[in-house]
Amino acid sequence: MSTDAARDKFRTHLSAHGLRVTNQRMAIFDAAFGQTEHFTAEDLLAYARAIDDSVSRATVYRTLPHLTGSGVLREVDIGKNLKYYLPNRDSSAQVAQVICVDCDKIFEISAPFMSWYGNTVSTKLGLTPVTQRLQVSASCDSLKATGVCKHRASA
Amino acid sequence: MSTDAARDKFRTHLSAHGLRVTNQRMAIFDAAFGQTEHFTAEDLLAYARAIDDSVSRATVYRTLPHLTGSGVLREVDIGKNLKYYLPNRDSSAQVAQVICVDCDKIFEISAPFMSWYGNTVSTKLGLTPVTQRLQVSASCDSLKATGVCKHRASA
DNA sequence: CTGCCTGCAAACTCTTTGCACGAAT
DNA sequence: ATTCGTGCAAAGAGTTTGCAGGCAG
Repeated sequence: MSTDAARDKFRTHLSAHGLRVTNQRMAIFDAAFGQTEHFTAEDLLAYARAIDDSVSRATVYRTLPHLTGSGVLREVDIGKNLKYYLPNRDSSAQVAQVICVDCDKIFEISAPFMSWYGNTVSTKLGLTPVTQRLQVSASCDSLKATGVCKHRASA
Repeated sequence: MSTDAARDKFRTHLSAHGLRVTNQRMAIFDAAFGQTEHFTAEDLLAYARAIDDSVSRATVYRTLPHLTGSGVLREVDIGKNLKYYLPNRDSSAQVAQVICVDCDKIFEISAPFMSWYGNTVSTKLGLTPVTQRLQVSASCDSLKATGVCKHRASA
């Protein structure tokens, strides 16, 4: 999904829900969708302020649900009392996360058959799958061997 | 794993790490291992106080890492800024969680081939798997059909 | 003009920590 | 006796919310 298409998608989502298209919300969108790595709410505040310095922490937190709700951002919870976000450029793909326990870097890998579980669930428990998460925490081989974690790049 | 075996395992873990076997720690162990459903740290405080009312919140939080570290308890993070715990009666099984988004009940289902991902990770990224999580959020069919979520039981 | 949106700061939830007392070895 | 463990309360991190003024529609 291109940035322009995503921006339209977000704008449409806002309008459709009777929400206004404000400068702050669009600055937050631009800041978020411009990222290539996972980021936190606090990171996003800094990015958005670089575009529009009137953006406040509260507005970032109030806008994030609209960004995820419109499918423009994906929320990634890796069990650290801290949520991460990522532009949802390819919304159809089933992905899993691999988290390096040494450098905290998050990798995304494809997880093609994850939906098999959804089907199992629906038949066995009388539930309809909504979302699925598959995550692997792993330690860095190169760190153990050479003392340097070669995955460490962004953070 | 029987309760007695688990209690020994916990005691051994404490001793092996130069930690003392105190009344409070054992009360917390008994309270935790006696549960059949998922519980939070706050729940555990209440359960433990029913056994030994001198147990404090701080001690519960300080003891939980030892309970999970010894393999007696499993920590389950379902992305709610709140950690859940469960007695680890069958530590060898790979399990996934199914969380009902309507009643918040957590089901555990077996996930036999989850380790396949671990192998994929190690070869592709130069990482060694430490832990894996697979979770499915799902909505309740009976709630939608009859207005009552028949899964709602404990919490 | 109207009412949603905003920034600010305080409140909130869950968890961690400093301190002096108390108990296990 | 030592040393670690404990309860208490305050601090901490991340997030949410009440309020008075501001801007989109």
